[in-house]
Amino acid sequence: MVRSDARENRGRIMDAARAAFAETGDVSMNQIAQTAGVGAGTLYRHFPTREALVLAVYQEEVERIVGSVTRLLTEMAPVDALRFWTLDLVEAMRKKHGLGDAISASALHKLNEETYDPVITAITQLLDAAKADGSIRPDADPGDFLQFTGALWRAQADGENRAPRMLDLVIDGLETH
Amino acid sequence: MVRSDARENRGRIMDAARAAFAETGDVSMNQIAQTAGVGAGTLYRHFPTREALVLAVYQEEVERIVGSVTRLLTEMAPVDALRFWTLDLVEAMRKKHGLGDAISASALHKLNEETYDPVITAITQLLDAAKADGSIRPDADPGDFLQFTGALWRAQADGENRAPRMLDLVIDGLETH
DNA sequence: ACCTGAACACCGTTCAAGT
DNA sequence: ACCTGAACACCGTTCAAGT
Repeated sequence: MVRSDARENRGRIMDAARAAFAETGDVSMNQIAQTAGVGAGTLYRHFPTREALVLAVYQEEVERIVGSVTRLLTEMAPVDALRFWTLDLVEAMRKKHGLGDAISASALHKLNEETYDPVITAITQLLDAAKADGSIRPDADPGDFLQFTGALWRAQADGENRAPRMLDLVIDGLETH
Repeated sequence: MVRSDARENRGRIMDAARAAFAETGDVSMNQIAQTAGVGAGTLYRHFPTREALVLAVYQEEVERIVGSVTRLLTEMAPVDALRFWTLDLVEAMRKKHGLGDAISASALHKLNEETYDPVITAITQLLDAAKADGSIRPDADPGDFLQFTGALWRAQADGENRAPRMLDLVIDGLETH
């Protein structure tokens, strides 16, 4: 039986952590607890370790992204859904790599492992819709696509963001036109 | 002008760090300083940061391995040199991944980046010798070879080490026989 | 059943004092 | 020119006391 204040605190901690990890990730546990407005012990009651907190935040993010596929496909044409969805994913990848110094190498590895399968499933779903639709070549491979987009998160240097343009290039190559 | 005690201390620090990082890597800077028999300040005079020390140790290791190629090629047949050398490299990879939790994700990334070129050069040198010798197929690719061996460092579970056997398999596939 | 926050052991790093 | 090691600010994590 979870008390309501416990669930509320968990939410506040997740919010604070999400905001904290958004760009750099070099934020201490005590800082996150303070921002969330809870004691350090509460933070550790919910997430027994720093790594657990980081993992929880990014698993939630991946779930959100992966879960949005079905809705996107009802709202727009498959190719547009693919484009929109991928930019969302690329942004999440950028955040993940922004963790950089603050996350241990093995924690990052675990993150990648637990993230791979659901992401591939989502890409497959999007590509299949676009193939059924006839807008994308039937031989387009989800793994290849992920590999390509994996390079896009770097493409956000000074000033403007080249990721959308590069993504257009990739998608254009996959289209039957 | 480097004082002789400074050079001696540097060597002692490197020795201590090499031993410390050999398996796990969760050793504090103060511990390393103590093992090396120097004050903490001396450690930081030589390596301004933890990351700098880790990098130095593994760059030295890579240099040693890469530098051994020429000598190996004069001492044994090219294919044997390739086999011997690769096992040495695999062992170094295992150590690197053993750092696991103790090294930051970005430091590990930097390590991989600074290590890639010299390693590929060494592999090329070995493969070229074995190709000239006629023992290995002329179309063998250094990048592919590195990719293959990159999987071998995991193959050292409980008891015995399967890496040599797996490597034999790879090399056998490359031989002209 | 859950929360608070002072406290703990330890970390990477610095710097005054020495030779 | 270099070394020592006590000290600093801070870290992740724990736990007695509260409600």
